Amino acid sequence: MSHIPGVRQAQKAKTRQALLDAALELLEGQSLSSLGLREVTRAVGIAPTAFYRHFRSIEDLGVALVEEALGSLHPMIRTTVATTGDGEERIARALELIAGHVDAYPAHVRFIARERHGGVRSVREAIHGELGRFTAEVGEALAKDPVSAGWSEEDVLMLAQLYVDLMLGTASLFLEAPAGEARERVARVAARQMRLVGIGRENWLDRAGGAGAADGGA
Amino acid sequence: MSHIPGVRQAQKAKTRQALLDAALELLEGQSLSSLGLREVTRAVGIAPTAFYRHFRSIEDLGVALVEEALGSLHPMIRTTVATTGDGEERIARALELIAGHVDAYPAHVRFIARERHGGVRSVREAIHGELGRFTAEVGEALAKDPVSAGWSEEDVLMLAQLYVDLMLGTASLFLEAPAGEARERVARVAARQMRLVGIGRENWLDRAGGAGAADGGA
DNA sequence: TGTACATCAGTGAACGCGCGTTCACTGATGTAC
DNA sequence: TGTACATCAGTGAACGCGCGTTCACTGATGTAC
Repeated sequence: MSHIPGVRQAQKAKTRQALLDAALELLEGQSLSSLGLREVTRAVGIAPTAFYRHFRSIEDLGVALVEEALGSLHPMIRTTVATTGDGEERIARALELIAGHVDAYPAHVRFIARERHGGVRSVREAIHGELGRFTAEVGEALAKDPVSAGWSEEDVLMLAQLYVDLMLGTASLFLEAPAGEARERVARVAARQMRLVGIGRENWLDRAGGAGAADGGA
Repeated sequence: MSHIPGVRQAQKAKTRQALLDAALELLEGQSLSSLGLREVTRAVGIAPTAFYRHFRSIEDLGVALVEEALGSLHPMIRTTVATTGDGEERIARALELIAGHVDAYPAHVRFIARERHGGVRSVREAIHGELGRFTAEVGEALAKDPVSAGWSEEDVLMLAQLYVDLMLGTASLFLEAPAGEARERVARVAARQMRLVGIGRENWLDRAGGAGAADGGA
């Protein structure tokens, strides 16, 4: 019982997690680029200098937060794309999953929405990288659907990007509409947007041509 | 010549503008919530205390920046929605306008993208309010198009929101892809997304029913 | 036009405060024998 | 199992620095007569 080799290691992990949790909470009302090291350690109840045992800087902690926040998003997206049923059922189910995720991890959602275009380059890049992987995964799921027969890989990815942006945008709007009528309104609009994109998807090949669609670059 | 009643007033306006310009430039590498009053006055070359002759706080300056940044966006969106021609032409023209705007006012675009979900509530709310007005305006333009015959007002607005989000997202991507091949790639993807949304729009009534469409709330 | 007074954008000293980072340290946990 | 030494997460004092805000001020611009 007393011989587990990791008492010290476990305590360290616990403190590290406390730092991440405290930072996430403090970030509700500010951006990462103004979060202070002393502010975070004060919230945890340790000396400022102990921070350096876990992270080199607040920026470094921010990158760790990206992994944590998007790690929790990953299974949610997996479940969403794995949902079966017709279009309407899938849309309703996806919106329930998004709303549930926002309620379960509001600080994670806020952090990603805020820092995706935020002032800290390395964090922005970490988010961008992770979202790229999500988009690729959504794209793979979309490609398996018979509706995508004849689609170029590029077109599948542009559709995946559209869906990922829509999900993120909706999650962000849910944040500010915690419950009740306001949330219903957000859900209704999001459902219709997904429906419209779905209709565009179904009619894509009729209009945009086959594997080598027309170009319209700027 | 020497009797214009506003020499003092003109000088004040000039200093105020210098403060806005300096802040915008300093915000390239950080968020508003970490921008310092002394940092801004130092960049302008005036005493820190002079700041208070123009703004009550950095937050206040941020709200003024929202008006300036979205004020410059307004005519651009007006022109975009007023463009004539078929779908492909309109998409290409819209993307040219967006790219041109990003090149002309990169700091404005960055500011809006960053602070739209940023850490300063009043600024976030100011952006949200302005974007709501844009969306309404785009909605009015869309409603005039024969394609929108039979659409409910709610549906027109949800489509307008989709377009506004797409434009903003594309502008933000253009920022990080200043020119050349990278920008071409962003433009290609954005053009296809607009095309897909357009196809969804044209087929909306066939699938979603008439004025009282089906519901799919979460 | 000239004079006397009012306004007010910008100054500069001063303040108390919290910041990030350094350093030598302590004492519980881990390891070798 | 017991002992002697190594590791290292967390401490606490100290540092120099830039911050936002106050205050009484200066001197050019504006106004009244």
